[in-house]
Amino acid sequence: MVPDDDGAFAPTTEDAPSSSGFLDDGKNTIGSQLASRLREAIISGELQAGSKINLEKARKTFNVSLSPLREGLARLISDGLVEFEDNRGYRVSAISLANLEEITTLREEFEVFALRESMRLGDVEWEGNVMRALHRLNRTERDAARPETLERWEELHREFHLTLISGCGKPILLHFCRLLLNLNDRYRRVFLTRTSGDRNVSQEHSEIAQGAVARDMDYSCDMLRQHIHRTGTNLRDHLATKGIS
Amino acid sequence: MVPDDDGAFAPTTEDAPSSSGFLDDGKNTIGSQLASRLREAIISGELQAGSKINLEKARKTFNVSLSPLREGLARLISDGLVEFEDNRGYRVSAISLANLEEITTLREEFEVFALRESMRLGDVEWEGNVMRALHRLNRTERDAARPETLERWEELHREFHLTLISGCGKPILLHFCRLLLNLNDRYRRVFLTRTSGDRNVSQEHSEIAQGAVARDMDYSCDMLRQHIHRTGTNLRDHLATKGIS
DNA sequence: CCTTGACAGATAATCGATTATTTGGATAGT
DNA sequence: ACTATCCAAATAATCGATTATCTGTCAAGG
Repeated sequence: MVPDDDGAFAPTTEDAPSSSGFLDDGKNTIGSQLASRLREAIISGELQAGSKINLEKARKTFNVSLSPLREGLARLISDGLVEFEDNRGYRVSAISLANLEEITTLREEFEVFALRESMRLGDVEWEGNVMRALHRLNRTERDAARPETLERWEELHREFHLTLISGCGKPILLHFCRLLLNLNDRYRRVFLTRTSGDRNVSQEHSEIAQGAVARDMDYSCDMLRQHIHRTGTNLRDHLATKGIS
Repeated sequence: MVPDDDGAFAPTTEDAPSSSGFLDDGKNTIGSQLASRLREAIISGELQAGSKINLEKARKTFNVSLSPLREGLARLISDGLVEFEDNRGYRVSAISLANLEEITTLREEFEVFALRESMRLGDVEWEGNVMRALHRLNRTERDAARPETLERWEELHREFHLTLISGCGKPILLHFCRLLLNLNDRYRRVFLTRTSGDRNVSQEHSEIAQGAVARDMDYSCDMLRQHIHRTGTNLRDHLATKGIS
């Protein structure tokens, strides 16, 4: 119990907006690896929303012992993708219309706030990171026929949005936004394999990013809000189609 | 992996704004009990901010095995009170001026938004809960000489703030606010044993609550914002006094 | 004098087995 | 039929021991 250094929610392993991006590098322990694998399984829809996670089955499936399994699941709880109850075990967080709408609302509220703060506080390096993330995203094709392109695109899309707000200098806020993005991405991965025809998402991203580096707060924030809102509306329709309330 | 029911971040154990309040009832497993004990130890300052948590020592101190200890610590990570790194173990989240300022800023943003939503959506039961929480809080004395009164007051204070925003119908938002409140309470517990002389906190709470049930959005939100801001400023001064940057 | 590498002690991660709790179904009583 | 109670199987929680990893120290080499 010796005092040391570091700050709450300070950029740890996964948080550092290092040059190469946000996606975790050091998957050291079995627990960490499991967390990643489970996260992917949930976000991709492989593990059905709302389903109970049987520890014994999972243990066999992943060929690990209970301890690291619990370790991994514990992290997904922090991510909001898994829920837990004493003596009842773990289950994949359910999806619902209300949940999606809350996620959308909170993203509009907080991601936009974080963007504004980034524009206020971000330095030139932040600007550069934004432009790079934009470029990489727009250069990546999204072909519904090839799942690996979808995954790649999702990864870059996530990184773009996180980079946009990475200049805000508020680790806790970034943590919250990352969480909301996680939750949101699951809906998109499961329900939206291609963009609705009446949108030009690349252009939307460009407008947001250009506005951001130009420090045109009202414009860029408004674009981002609309971008998030449209995605929400889109997803809502798809949920309705599949009869999810 | 059988699908079932329930919603993401839906009011589970600790979330339910039931009649008796927010403070957890069912401390079933050793892991849960540990989480509570550790949380209290951290928020009260007993476990020094920034200090490393030696698993072996902790195991002996609490007289438990590793598994539930990790379980408990995992939950505190969700609460933002503990940090973790692969193969490096756990440590109590550090405190800093920047961290405090972020917490204050985000509370002003999030908690005020949640209050506005509560006023927009809350029903009569919510109003009743607010008035009850206010009454209980204002009837409880806070005597710096008797620590148990401080703890009790903190508990009721926390409950008052959570009740205020409990009508917003947004479980994830509530989760975020609870987290921020946790983090904030640690600063107050550690640095502020009594109210600064120039404030009448009871009256501030009354004004917020009265405005809330009267659905006077602008007034109530403004009062809450000021309330949070004053507390932040106050804490900042105390931190500065103790040479924390 | 500084750097590098190897060792030992400390600490974290994982495992397999054991214990506790819950759940669903069968049975007895109303 | 309906409810309550008790059992057994399923599942979660915990433990103690083992294995893997890290950290600091010290010696050899530059």
